[in-house]
Amino acid sequence: MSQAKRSTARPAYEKVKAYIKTRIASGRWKPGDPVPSESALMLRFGISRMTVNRALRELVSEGMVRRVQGSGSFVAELHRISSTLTIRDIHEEVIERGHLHATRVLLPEETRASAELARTLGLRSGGRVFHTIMIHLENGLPIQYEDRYVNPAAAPHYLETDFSQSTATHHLLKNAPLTEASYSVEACLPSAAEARQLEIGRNEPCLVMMRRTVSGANVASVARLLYPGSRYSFSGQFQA
Amino acid sequence: MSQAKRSTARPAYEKVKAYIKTRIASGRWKPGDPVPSESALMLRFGISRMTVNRALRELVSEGMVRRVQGSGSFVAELHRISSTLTIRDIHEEVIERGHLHATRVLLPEETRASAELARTLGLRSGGRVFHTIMIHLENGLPIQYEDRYVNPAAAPHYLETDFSQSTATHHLLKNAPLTEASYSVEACLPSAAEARQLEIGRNEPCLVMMRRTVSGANVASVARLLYPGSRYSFSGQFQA
DNA sequence: ACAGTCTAGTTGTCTATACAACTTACCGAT
DNA sequence: ATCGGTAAGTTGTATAGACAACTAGACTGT
Repeated sequence: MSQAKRSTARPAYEKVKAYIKTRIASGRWKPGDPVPSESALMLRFGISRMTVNRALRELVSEGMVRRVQGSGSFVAELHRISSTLTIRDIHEEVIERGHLHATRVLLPEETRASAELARTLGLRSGGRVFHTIMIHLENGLPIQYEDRYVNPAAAPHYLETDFSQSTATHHLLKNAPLTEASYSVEACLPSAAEARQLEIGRNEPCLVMMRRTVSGANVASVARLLYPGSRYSFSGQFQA
Repeated sequence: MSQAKRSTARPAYEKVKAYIKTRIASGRWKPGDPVPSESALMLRFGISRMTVNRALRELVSEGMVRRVQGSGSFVAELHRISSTLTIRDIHEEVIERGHLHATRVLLPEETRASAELARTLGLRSGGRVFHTIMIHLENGLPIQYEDRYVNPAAAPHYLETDFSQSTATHHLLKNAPLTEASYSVEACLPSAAEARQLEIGRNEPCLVMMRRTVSGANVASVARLLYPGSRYSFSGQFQA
């Protein structure tokens, strides 16, 4: 009975979504084609308009359908490949793989912002700024070189953190809730110091991610994250 | 009047969303804190429960709020930095920068799938498979080495495409609507042949993206995209 | 032939209500 | 003290109806 229930217990709006999705995925309804109107789907499924409306609204937010008030609903033209690159706390990521995470703290300091840094952090030139450098290890092997500047206005107690217990990302997410972030990923070769700390050759290519996070009115942090190409890769997936 | 209207015409569910969002963004409500219940918000805004419900459901899909049936709504713990890495047609990307895009086609061929390739494409070993290799140039400078295998079941006319006019991605998006995709990005050094085609040194690090796309029941295509680190980077942003 | 008007159809929003499913805390019986 | 039931509060889903905003085509008068 619980099984029978589970199969019929699928909400009505999910059934409508599935109906439309399969027809788009199979190519039977091509991009630009009209999707049945809300009233048509009402009749076909014998459900109320609000339920059909919810199904269609969710399909819009998933990028499968485009709607035009007064005109109709249509299969979205460019099934854009927009995959979400989820940037997570490296500690959790390592733990989730069932591995051991450790941090080697090279530098916690309070310093003065250079002109360029002040600009990207939204401070006045020469203002106080927190600076940390640490190495993250997975099962004893270095996988990330983290060089980070933090805005004291966004996280006044940043330097009091015990970074061997809690990561910088964790402290920031907890104390400076995220409102905006931007990043870029490139490939580069490590400097001599970076190669030594990551225990790799100077010829080994690395991924470098530059990340800037905003919390409320303040730029919270600017980080440069260096990953040895042989030990780390970003991956993600997209599900329609 | 149109202006006055526009300011008051903001839908009620948007007002509720804004109310909650600003309190989360400002840090007044911290991760884990409870969000007012639907009935509380009903009273506060003088609107019906369904409208409040819509606001909260949308906040969940945006990752700002977590809801537990029977218990309540809470500010999402890990304001996960899930930025969408939109993978676009490289032709459009170059054009949008106002630059010139050209393609150098090295190889269109029909071949037989190796055991491993057959496995990832979901074919039988030794089955027919399309294979193309091309170089994409931005203002005459190579920026991508594209090595792609395509499942004939998903795009039977793939090889008939004039790749100097239309990119592989474009043909596939048009003819094999996307239902699923996964990718990974790493750093590596180019092979001798790849370095020669990309007109870079063998010591120059590259970004390499492996991408696998699924259309309906078929794996449509597997691609290996190589970018010179000095000429290309992925970037994206996240907006709450 | 053209311009304006009307109308049917569509989506966007909102309401008041209802029941189901679940969680939590309290209370009483053992 | 522990167990179990109960009740209040919460979210999840669904309904029937309503009005507003907009579109596209048909129609009408010039």
